[in-house]
Order: sequence, then C-alpha cells, then structure tokens
Amino acid sequence: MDFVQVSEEEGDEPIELPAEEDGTLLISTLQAQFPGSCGLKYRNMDSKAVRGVRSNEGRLFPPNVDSDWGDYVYFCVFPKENKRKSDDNLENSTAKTKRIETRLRCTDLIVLGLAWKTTEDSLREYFEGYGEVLMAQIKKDVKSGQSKGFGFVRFGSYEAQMRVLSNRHLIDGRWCEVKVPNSKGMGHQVPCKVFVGRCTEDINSDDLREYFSKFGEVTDVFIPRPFRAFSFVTFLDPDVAQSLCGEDHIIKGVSVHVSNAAPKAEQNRTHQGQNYNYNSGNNFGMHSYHPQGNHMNSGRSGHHRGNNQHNAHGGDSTAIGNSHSNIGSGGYGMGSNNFGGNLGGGYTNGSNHNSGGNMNRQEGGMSYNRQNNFHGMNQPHNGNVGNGGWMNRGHLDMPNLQALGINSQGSSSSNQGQNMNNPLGVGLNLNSLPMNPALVAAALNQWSLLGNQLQNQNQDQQGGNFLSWMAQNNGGHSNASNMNSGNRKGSNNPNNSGSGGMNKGDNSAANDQNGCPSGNSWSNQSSGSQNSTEKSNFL
DNA sequence: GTTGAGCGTT
Repeated sequence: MDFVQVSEEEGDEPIELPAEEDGTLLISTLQAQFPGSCGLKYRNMDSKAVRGVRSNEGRLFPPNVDSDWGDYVYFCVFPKENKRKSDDNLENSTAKTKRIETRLRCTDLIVLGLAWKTTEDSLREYFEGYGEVLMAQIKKDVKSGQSKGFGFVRFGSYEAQMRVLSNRHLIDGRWCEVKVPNSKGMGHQVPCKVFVGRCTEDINSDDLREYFSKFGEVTDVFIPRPFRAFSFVTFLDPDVAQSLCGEDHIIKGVSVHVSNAAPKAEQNRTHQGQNYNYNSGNNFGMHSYHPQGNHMNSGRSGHHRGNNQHNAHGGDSTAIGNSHSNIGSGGYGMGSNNFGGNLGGGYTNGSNHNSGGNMNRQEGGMSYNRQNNFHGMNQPHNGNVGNGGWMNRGHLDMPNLQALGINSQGSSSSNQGQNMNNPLGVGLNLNSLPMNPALVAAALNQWSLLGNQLQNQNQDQQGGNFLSWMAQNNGGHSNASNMNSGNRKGSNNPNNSGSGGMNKGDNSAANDQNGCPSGNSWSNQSSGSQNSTEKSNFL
C-alpha cells in the first residue's frame, strides 16, 4: 500500500495517509486526519511554485502518471471563504488558515436521548444521511453492555456537522439531541439568523430564499404576518449570516437591509451612561427569543427604565385585569411596553400596550423619540420637544430619514400649532411624500420610529390611520394584537406636554372604548423624564 | 430484566 505524506500546512510534520489500490487518495481519508480540508497541494521543486493535486469525485489523484505520489510532502487545501468585502483585511494566509481551522474544524458531537436499542451501526446509518461519518459510538455500561442512551458521532465535513447541529433527529423512534459536547446546546454561538428590513409585501419567502441562497444555504425564512416590512432569514452557516449583516441588498427592485437579529438584550448591553431616549413601541413577538418568560424591569439607572413587562408565550391569560403603571422621577424612564397581555394561545406574544404619557422632554443629550403618540392626533402640540438628533440604537442602523422626508429633529419647531394629521411622533407629513405612505410607515415601523399601536377606527379618524390595516388580527395567530390602551380622556387634547417637564396628562386608559380587554389600567407619570422603553427581541 | 438527564476507560 502506498502512503502519502500530508501535513496541514507547509512545513508541518506530515502524517502518512494510505492511498487506495488504484493509487488515488480518498478525500474522506484526508479529512479523517484533516477535518475540513478539501484537497492537497505541494511545492514543485523545479518551478518552486505550489501545485494543486487533481481532485475528482471524492478522490485525489497522484501527480505522476504511474500513480506515484513521489516524495513530496503534500499540504492541505481548505475551502476558501466567500470572498466578501469583510474579508479584505485577511490577506495573511496563516491567519486565514487559522481562522478556517477554528471555524471549520469538525468536533465530536454528542447525541443525547438515544433509544436503548440504538446501536453504533444504526447510529452511523442514520447520520450518514448527512454526510460521511468518521465515527459513531454508543456509550455503554461496561458490565452489561447496555447502552447508556447517548453516544458520539463525528463527521468528515463541517458542512455535515452544521447541518446535523441545526436539525432535530428522530433516531429509532426517539427524538435525539445533538450538540457540541459541553456546549449547553447552543449548537453554534454565532447566530445564523438575520433581520431583513425594508421588505415590501411582494417579497415572499421564496424570493428571499432564492436571493439569499447565493450566499449560503438558507435553512429558514420567516415573514411575520400580517405584513410588517421585515423578515428573518436563517442560514446554515452563521458566518454567512454575519457576513451579510449591515449590508443593503436589492430584491425584486427593493433595497432591503440586513442586520443582526440578535436578541435585544445583547444589543443594548453596550449602551451605558447616555441620555437615551428609547421610545419604541414595537414588540415583535413571533420568532422572538425570550430568555425568560417574564420581565419586570424598573429602576433609575441603566436603560431599562420604566417597567418593561414581558409576558411572552401566550396562554397565560394575562390580558385581563392587568394593571400597569410606570412612575419615574428625574430619570429617563417612562412609557411602558408590555409584552404579553395576550388573549389566547399560539403566537400571542406580540402585544404592545403603550399607555400614552407621551411626554418627551429633552434636556440636552441625544434625543430619539420613537414615541407612540398615536392618540395624540390632531394635537397642536404633542409635547415632543426633543432636539438632539438620533440616538444610538445598538447594532441596528438607522434608516435614511432624510430620504424618507422625515424631520428627525422632533416636532417642536415645525409642528407646533399644526394639525399634523399623522400618528407619528416625528415631523412628517405622510401625505406629502412621493411614495406610498404605508411603505414609509412600514419602514418607520421597522425602525421603531413609531409604535405599533394602532388607532381604533372609531377614534381619531382624522389621524390618518393608514396603519390600521396592519392591525387586523390574523386568524389563528393573534400576535399583532396592537391594542391601543392609551387613549386620553378627551382626545384632541391641545396640549399634551404638561408643565415643568411633567407629564401630567391624563393618561388613564379608556380601554373600554378601544376594544381592549377590560380591566386594564394604565398610567404613566413622569417628571423631567425621558422615555426609555425598549424594543423587544428580534430573534 | 427497570431508566431518560447527561458529557466520552482514548
């Protein structure tokens, strides 16, 4: 038997790999020793150049016609990464190799929950459906030989490993869990899912899948219904997902924006000590990552101001009889996002109740008012006195507001005394835009420039409830239960600002007028405060 | 002979 000397990198100590009878070397043999490698190359002594080894159908062919591998020491070829702009700074081949090593190297995977009857053969047989299996073992009791119900498997390719890690497995009639050992089951630490913003309604999941497949295998596409102008695309390879983040792509003539779909908690971790004004109101329930079921955050420091009540994952029947109040003082914390309060099961975790109290008094610093002044329509002055510009919102990039014709300076200067006729907390006349206002609203909605509270048609009809179409509950999943509970008593209140920075408007709910579950009570009080509620998780 | 969260005689 002929042996081929192979090292991982030129100069490394070689390992002798057995060639086949026909003189070829199986790539699987190569990968058994050098996981992730896809070929061989060697240094030609005459030309001093590196030569590649011919590869075909899983076999590597010796360079000499007489099936002789010669005295060369071959070294491994690893798959090149997608040549993307983010890789431009990685010209150093060693760095590249090292990076690929860490990224693409296969590891043993633990398979938990195996049936007692599952054997190493049947385990191997099952996983061979994903790719070459280099090892499959069942851990057994040494005395009895009985399976302990778990085992290990190793694949020849990182691709197969990734595929296995991202799937569920029914093996011999039992659902088994496959994980990287001691990894707490994350599968991969890097998120595979990206947020695709600025989608239009005619971009369907097939479009997204087809488009994004050119960057890597797409394992899932999710488009929230009803239409919310964004979607999620999940890739098999988290690195593909990451490489796309921050980019704009054109799908069906529409420029969409790809960004991180990481949990909001992760994204906000970096923000400290700023005059934040988090006034979102968007709560995306579906496909959300809820580390805990319930959150109650209140305090005077940090950016978890006010109360954020999460009550995700429906079925809690918390929609009735809730009482939410946010009382802050001298701080930045008002407004309330209440995740939950969801009637019914299914995906009922997207409710967003913002109880008004939309006083945004800005005292220097940055102001980014994503206030939900929906109920403040026809208000000559809605109390937004922000003047600071846009705040840092974490990893989500801001939209080009100027392109949208939106004045980001708030509404105080230009809108006082005007009948804005729009439900946005920013100075925008949607009717004047040279585009579909619904699209603009959707875009704004995406960026949390407006909440997803939607006016009840019975009230404030002058307010241009163009978003109300979004509010229609989709049968089955009531995730878009955007109940507006913040109607002021006496709408069209000419002044919502209170005095001395106090938000003293009567923000008590009139839920019974608004089709909301009865019994809720909402109130917000603040003094000299900035609003700081957070958007919910994306993932 | 049973069992059902875990982490492997290298």
